[in-house]
Amino acid sequence: MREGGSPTVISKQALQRLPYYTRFLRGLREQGATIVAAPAVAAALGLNEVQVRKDLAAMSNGYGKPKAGFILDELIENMEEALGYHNSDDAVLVGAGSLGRALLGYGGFAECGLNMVAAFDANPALVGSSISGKPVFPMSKLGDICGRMNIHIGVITVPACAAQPVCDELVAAGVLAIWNFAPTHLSVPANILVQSENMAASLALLSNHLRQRLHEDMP
Amino acid sequence: MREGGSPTVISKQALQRLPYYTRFLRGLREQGATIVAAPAVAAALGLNEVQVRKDLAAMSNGYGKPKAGFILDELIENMEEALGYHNSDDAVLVGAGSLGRALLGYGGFAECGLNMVAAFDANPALVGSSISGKPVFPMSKLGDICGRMNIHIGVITVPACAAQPVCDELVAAGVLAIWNFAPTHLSVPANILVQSENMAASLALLSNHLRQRLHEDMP
DNA sequence: AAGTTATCGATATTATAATATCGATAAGAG
DNA sequence: CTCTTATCGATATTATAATATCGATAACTT
Repeated sequence: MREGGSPTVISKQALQRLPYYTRFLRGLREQGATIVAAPAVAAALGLNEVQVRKDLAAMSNGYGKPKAGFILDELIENMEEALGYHNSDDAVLVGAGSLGRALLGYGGFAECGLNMVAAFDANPALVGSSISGKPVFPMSKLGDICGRMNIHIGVITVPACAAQPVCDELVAAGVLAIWNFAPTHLSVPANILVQSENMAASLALLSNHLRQRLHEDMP
Repeated sequence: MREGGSPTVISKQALQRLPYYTRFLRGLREQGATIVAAPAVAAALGLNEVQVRKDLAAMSNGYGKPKAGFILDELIENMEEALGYHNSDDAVLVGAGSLGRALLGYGGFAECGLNMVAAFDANPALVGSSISGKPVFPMSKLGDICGRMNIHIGVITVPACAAQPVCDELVAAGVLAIWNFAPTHLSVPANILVQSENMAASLALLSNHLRQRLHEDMP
């Protein structure tokens, strides 16, 4: 933020820390705090003090004050703005399987600025029903509905083998950002963003850690 | 891998690429291929050629052959080993809400070496039932069951406000690695790994990208 | 058999992010 | 009012990962 209102380029990594800061700072505010220092945040979230200070400074309108810290309200406001929590984006979900249904039913996305308006599925048995209040349409309607509703975000929760064709359809329908839960790589044009939710990759880290821990005990 | 059988330290990032390689290479093998070159993989997955070559080299027993590539079977075997797909780890899940149920019902974890054996929930109405064949126990049984079954992985799918206490209980019960789906930071002892599934962080990237795309069209 | 070429391994370079250091400054104590 | 101290901003350093470059080598072509 800072003065003029906009740039202060924020790094990808920092952007991903913002939700944690936001959550923690809101908690502080509820307890009546109005100012917060970087070291306190760092300790609470298990981060490096300098890193936190830089992140907070980037989200502060003016400057932090020595011996005191940063203004809470400013930080929270600017973080929410940077995270897009203020202007909510409409999205569609493709693949109303168990994971898709869970995501449709999760209320937490609303406060993150994501509003799922509809689902699509290839299974005729699901079409016409509604899940957590969201209507399920046939795949054939995807282009039409996305176009008319001006949808820019697509969520993919279909099996891996179906993911690429679905992705292509979403792109053709005008979607600019894709949240992919299928365990596969998706090829898209250069200006489209794919954010893959890497469950298998996460598991890889867990399993690897576990093996190392169990081995060091008895080598 | 390479000769002796073990080390070749693999970086965190590379480890997270392995599932994508594995999936793609299996596909090639099904089509009858026996050898694969780094540039082909790089093109298919949208990665840098040198990066892929280094990753594959680390997963190859001997060396790749110029003009040809790497032996498929070796790569797949070593990757599955590095990913822990061969020896499956038992895990418990805490929080049988909609996301928890979706994860319990997802069959794909088995082939990633994760075996969810039971769920725990604070809601008495759920206790005693079973979800996708997995029994739901009361929280009070957590320590006992984890200890007796020698569980080392815990999956947290409770609301954010309940996550830290649940995490503490899991650690006390001997869990060494935690897969956290609650949108909050978890504090743990140094030797415990927390892998947080960052939905809010992913959304932050999506929203950010979207804003930039929409702004550059009409600045 | 000789020449061409795609790929390899190794090393060097660059990019990105995390962390350490240090003088400056404002809050609070005495 | 002066002293102490926690925190700040800025700069420098280090860590990690991605990418570029180049000679060497094995497959294929002619």
